[in-house]
Amino acid sequence: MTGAAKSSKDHEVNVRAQPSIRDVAALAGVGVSSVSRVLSSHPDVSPAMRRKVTKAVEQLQYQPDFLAQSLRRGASMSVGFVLSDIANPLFSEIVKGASTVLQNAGYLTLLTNSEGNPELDVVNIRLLTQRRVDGLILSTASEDHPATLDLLRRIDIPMVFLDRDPPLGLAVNRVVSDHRAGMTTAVEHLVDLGHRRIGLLSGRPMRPSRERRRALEEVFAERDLPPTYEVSDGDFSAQHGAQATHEFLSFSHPPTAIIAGGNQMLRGALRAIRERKLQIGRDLSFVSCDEIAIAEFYHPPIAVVRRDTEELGRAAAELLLDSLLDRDTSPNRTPRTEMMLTTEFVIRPSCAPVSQARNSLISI
Amino acid sequence: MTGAAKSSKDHEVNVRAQPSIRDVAALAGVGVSSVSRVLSSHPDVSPAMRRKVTKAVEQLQYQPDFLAQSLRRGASMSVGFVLSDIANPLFSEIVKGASTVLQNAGYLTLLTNSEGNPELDVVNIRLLTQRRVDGLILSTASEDHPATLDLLRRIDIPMVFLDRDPPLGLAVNRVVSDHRAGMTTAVEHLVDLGHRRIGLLSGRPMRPSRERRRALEEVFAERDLPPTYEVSDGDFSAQHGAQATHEFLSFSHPPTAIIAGGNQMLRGALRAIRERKLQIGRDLSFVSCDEIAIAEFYHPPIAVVRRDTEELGRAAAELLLDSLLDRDTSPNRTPRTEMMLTTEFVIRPSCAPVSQARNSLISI
DNA sequence: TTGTAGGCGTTATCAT
DNA sequence: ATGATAACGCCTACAA
Repeated sequence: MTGAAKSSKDHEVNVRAQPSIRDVAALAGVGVSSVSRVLSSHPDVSPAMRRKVTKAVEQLQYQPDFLAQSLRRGASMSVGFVLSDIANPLFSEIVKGASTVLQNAGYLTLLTNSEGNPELDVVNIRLLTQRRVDGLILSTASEDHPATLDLLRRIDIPMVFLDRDPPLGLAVNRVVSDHRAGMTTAVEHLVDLGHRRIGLLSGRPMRPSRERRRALEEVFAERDLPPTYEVSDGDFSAQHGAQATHEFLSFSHPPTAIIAGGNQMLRGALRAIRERKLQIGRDLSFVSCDEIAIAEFYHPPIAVVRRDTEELGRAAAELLLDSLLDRDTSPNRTPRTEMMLTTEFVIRPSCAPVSQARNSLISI
Repeated sequence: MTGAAKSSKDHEVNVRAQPSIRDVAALAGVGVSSVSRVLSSHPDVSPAMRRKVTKAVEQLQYQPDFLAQSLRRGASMSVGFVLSDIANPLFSEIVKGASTVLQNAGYLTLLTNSEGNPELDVVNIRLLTQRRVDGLILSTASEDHPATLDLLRRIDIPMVFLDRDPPLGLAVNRVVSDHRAGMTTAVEHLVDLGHRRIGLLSGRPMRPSRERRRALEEVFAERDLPPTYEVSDGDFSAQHGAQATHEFLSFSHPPTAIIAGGNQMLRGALRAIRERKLQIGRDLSFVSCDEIAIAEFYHPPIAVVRRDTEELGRAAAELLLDSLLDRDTSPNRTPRTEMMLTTEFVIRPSCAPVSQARNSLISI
């Protein structure tokens, strides 16, 4: 159409912001495949070729387009991390551990947040698979949301569950914390101090909550004590922590010790306790889960069931990387792999011997 | 080669895990462009066509490949978020605010963490641009790392800085907190209570630290007070907080009030104060920055300069979305836009009148 | 309204 | 060792 037709099959000079591999090839006066070979350090390239290409690459500040690479290679070098509460310090530490490991392996972490809403889990998982993530780390808002399970069953990429026991009916990689061990020690400590009425602020019915509850029940059962504990199910929010604590403390025989199953519930509980002008360690014993600054600096310091959260993230990432690698080498299914990380009870002055006087005083 | 050659140009049935648009077209007995049109809700499609395509899509559970879409469209519908400390609760709240807004606009947030290392910023920014992110939100580890600035100057996508004053020499979008306002109120409060020797635990030389320091200096200057404050520069770590606090408290005339410019430094300071068996509100007044659970529940509660961190993230995301949209409509440069969000000083019992007796007692 | 074909930027196959 | 070329999966002129 225009008078100035370009000569046959020459590569027209690129005016885009980003130079393409063809610009490099043109500048270096070589074929595009040679450029590709140099950049992916293919064995069969002459030193001369390498020099020419490298020079052109530097001159143009060329960077390969990851999108195009991913499309062609069929691997996006990214993993999706499905999170239920991104703002929770606990999770951000887990994310840190995982993303560091993944980044070192050349993977980018794609984070999604479902704010405790199982429906959003579904949306997010779909989003991530559409973006062709190579693998998935899952800390879902629910363990047994049918839509989530359906979707996951259909997805054919490696995945690792984080502290979840999904009833998937298929082999699945999991990294879990041994909540039960730490909680058992904690409950035994409380019982040794004379506590019989213990209130557990529990979250949604998922693995961590279940394991903690089970620890509580088992200690009482093993010691042939009547089940004078109370468990308050709900979500993991501060609001539930506060409301349930108020409920506990308005019993005619209120708990003499309260256990918070997470740092949000801890905050709620502390608020409720402050409103009632009670003092932890004197009027009430207290244990929380997961180390957090408040626990250490509260007056008195609050005993916690501690675990290494960054390690949890690292472990999940490493397990996923294993699956990713296995998949490349042998396309047959990776056998189910599971990892359990330890927890540890840290005794602090928030746990005190139950005072019968004080105890009955409250209960009136 | 094999005897069973397939007929001319038929689309061979796909055995991959994910069906492609051609599988849908084949199943529906239509052209691929029709499928594309239906899925992108193009106006010119007959109801009959829509029905056929929709049915095939559902039958195959087809989901378009985002990678291919991005490559073709030249937009990845993702933004990079360059973070210096992903594990800090402050940042995770900001991330939450931003990623929620972005997700609602169809964008995915790609997070990178540089752990306070400016070199990693460079690596991460390069990584993100290679992945063809459409925009960038930057909370870099350093404000004036030359390599970072060089790189950013070459990048031609919309970006928003978060609480940073980069000497870029070019128009740039910024969202900042008005640290100075809150800090001014805080310092005035301390001065009104009689404090003259105030120690500021400052972080790396970036906008937040600078603004806080400036507030401190200005209050003293305005009241014609001699500059009897102390500023300890360092990083934002708990370790620096602890070490600097120890240093302050070992002066022959130690500060009667300490201000921590961040929650990590706060933790370090509290540790140092505990080691010295001092009590905040009695032996020493204290102010911290950014609301965090310890501040609220410490005994006594700690006054803070508060800001809405989620809003900060939301604002950054919205500013970026504006730029992204502007860019689509008019390719001419977006004019520099800046937003300042308020801060607020929350008085708490950690600030008490300076007791001359106690004061001189410490200073001995 | 619908279908065909070319190309986004790569990589891998196949000749040379 | 190197270069041309066909995909990867999608969108969008353009033609019908």
